[in-house]
Amino acid sequence: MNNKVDVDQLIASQLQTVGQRYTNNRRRLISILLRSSKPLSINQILDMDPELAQSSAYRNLTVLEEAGSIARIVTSADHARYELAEEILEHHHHIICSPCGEILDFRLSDNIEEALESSLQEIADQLGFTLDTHRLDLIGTCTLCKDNS
Amino acid sequence: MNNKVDVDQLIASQLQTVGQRYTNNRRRLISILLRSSKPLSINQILDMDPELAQSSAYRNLTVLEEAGSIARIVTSADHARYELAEEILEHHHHIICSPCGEILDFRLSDNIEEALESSLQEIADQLGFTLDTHRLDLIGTCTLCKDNS
DNA sequence: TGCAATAATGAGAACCGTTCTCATTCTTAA
DNA sequence: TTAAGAATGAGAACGGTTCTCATTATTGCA
Repeated sequence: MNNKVDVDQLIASQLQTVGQRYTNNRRRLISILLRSSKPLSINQILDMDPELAQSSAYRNLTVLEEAGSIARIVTSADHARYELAEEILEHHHHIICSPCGEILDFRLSDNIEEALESSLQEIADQLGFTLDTHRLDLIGTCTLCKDNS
Repeated sequence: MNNKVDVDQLIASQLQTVGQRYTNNRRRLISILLRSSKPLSINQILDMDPELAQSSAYRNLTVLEEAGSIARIVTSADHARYELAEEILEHHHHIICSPCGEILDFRLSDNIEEALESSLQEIADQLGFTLDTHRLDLIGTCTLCKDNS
């Protein structure tokens, strides 16, 4: 799923399913997210492609999120961040630097992830919830911010 | 730590540490959170005590958060939610209904929690992060929202 | 107790990330 | 080629939260 052609095809079909086109602007957003190894804020996205209009970027990020192609990550930082959906990036978690808002991805070992997931499913069943997904975030301070304090 | 007197003493000292007073308005906020079994939005808090002014409530929730007495939970729902800090409630996680934004607390079994934590510490070390805490959220749909759809 | 000095309060204004509006441009399908 | 519908982008509007500032309450000190 790290082949650009496959990703494009998947996103095209995801968009089609919700009655949306895979337009040039949406391709540019996907291309930026594909090139990044971490979730990006709207400003980081606009900096990487100054031709993008802010309002269109927001609208298209919302469309892509509704199509299930990207995920919006909301933290207490001022801006939301966006990354490709787990269907593309594979299931993973986030480590968040609270001083600067920077987010990195990480994965748990398979056995921990599996033990966790079956435990979570059990809990959701008990509470009568239908589970869509889970998210696990580490909150701390990155090396850079530690040095600057 | 579910004894109201102990909680009050802890919070008084937490506030004192950051140079803040345990005023009447702050006591009222804590009292509301103590009476709730789940995180509350600002509107739920104001509904439970209509004497509270919105601007003061926001300010005092921020003060209490800075003192480490309460935690603010930010999700993609429109309002943030607040609950007593883990020092008071004990470590726990959240199950979030994405249609309605409602949040319930839950706890993992000790052995899963411990395995998870040591795994997370290892990851943070590898990435050069100093870890403050972690959060684990289940995202899904509660019984009520399921029935109404 | 009385009296500054300082902190907290609350009504409303301001802020700012995000969403909406609408006139224009682009795509699509026949 | 053209008409209908979708996407675009500049700027206005929205709304949750934070800030301002005049007023009120509290504290420390004589």
